[in-house]
Amino acid sequence: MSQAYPQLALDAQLCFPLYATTRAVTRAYASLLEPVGLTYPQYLTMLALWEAGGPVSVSALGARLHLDSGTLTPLLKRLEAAGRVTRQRDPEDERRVLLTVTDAGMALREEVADVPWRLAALMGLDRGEAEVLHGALGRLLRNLDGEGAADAQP
Amino acid sequence: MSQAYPQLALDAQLCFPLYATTRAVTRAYASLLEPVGLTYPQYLTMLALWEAGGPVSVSALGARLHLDSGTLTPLLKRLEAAGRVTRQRDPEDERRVLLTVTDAGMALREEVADVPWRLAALMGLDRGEAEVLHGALGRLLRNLDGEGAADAQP
DNA sequence: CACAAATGTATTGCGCGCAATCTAAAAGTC
DNA sequence: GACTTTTAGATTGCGCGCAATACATTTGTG
Repeated sequence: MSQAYPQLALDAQLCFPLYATTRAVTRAYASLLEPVGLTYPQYLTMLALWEAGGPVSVSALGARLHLDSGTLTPLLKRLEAAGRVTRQRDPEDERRVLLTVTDAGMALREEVADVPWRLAALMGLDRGEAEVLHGALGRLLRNLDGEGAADAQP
Repeated sequence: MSQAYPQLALDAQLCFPLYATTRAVTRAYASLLEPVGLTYPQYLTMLALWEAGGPVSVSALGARLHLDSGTLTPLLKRLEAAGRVTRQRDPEDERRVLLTVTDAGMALREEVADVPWRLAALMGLDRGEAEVLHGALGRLLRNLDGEGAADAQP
């Protein structure tokens, strides 16, 4: 009788493992990033900005990170206050705000260069398992965030 | 030159896919749970309480969900205000608070019984892929949250 | 050119997560 | 039995996420 609804068991579906594991990964990153003075979302933001290689608008950054201005604006203000990023209106289109990484922001790249390796060690997955996980997560994200996604077989 | 640090690419590691996908899954659940009046963490909490089958302490619930009192106390107060749970001090040990699901809380089980199926349809993964993902996430969680975890090969 | 619609950010409000701190009750210690 | 230590929750503070709303700047339309 303890399992009148077996499909509702916490471990029966993907939701809970995904939820709990992601928070564990976030905590692990946070412990490595704390000495550098970055939160995990701020770290991902810096990765995206470094990767872009030049000035990026808030909306372009949001598209890359799947985040909106409600989250990004205050986060970017904190990065700006910390001297890692500048925010200035685009003269070509005064609606947009262009983000540029400062020299101090670029210097952070060396400081966090070893973070991925250290995290990989903490996670303890072999390459094959990591690739399988990466592939499945990517497909899941496309299925959920992809626009139409009406069909079930890709 | 745009890739002086290839290991820092957003898609090179697991962190970003895990982060973005989890939020996409949470949004999908939220849209299904909104009519029932539950947030996604509240839904997971109800799953844990239903699964327990009887009164549970806050710390026992926290151990199951990997959450602490700082998160659970206000969440449980909201569930209590909504009439889904009661919170009362354990007479045997006045430090502990025992959580009991009300009749209204039990009734929710039927309302959300189809949520896992509907989510599975949205996620669009076949059974094999879901099992691989489930297994890898579980191993990852144990590696990160397991106590010692000194060794690299399980 | 006036004027409505669309676009890009910012703001507000709420619910997590989590570290740090606090309080009260129980368990150990002498 | 007073005293310290431990344990269980609650509280505070901060940083996300995200929906809803507001605002200013284009852009499209007549």
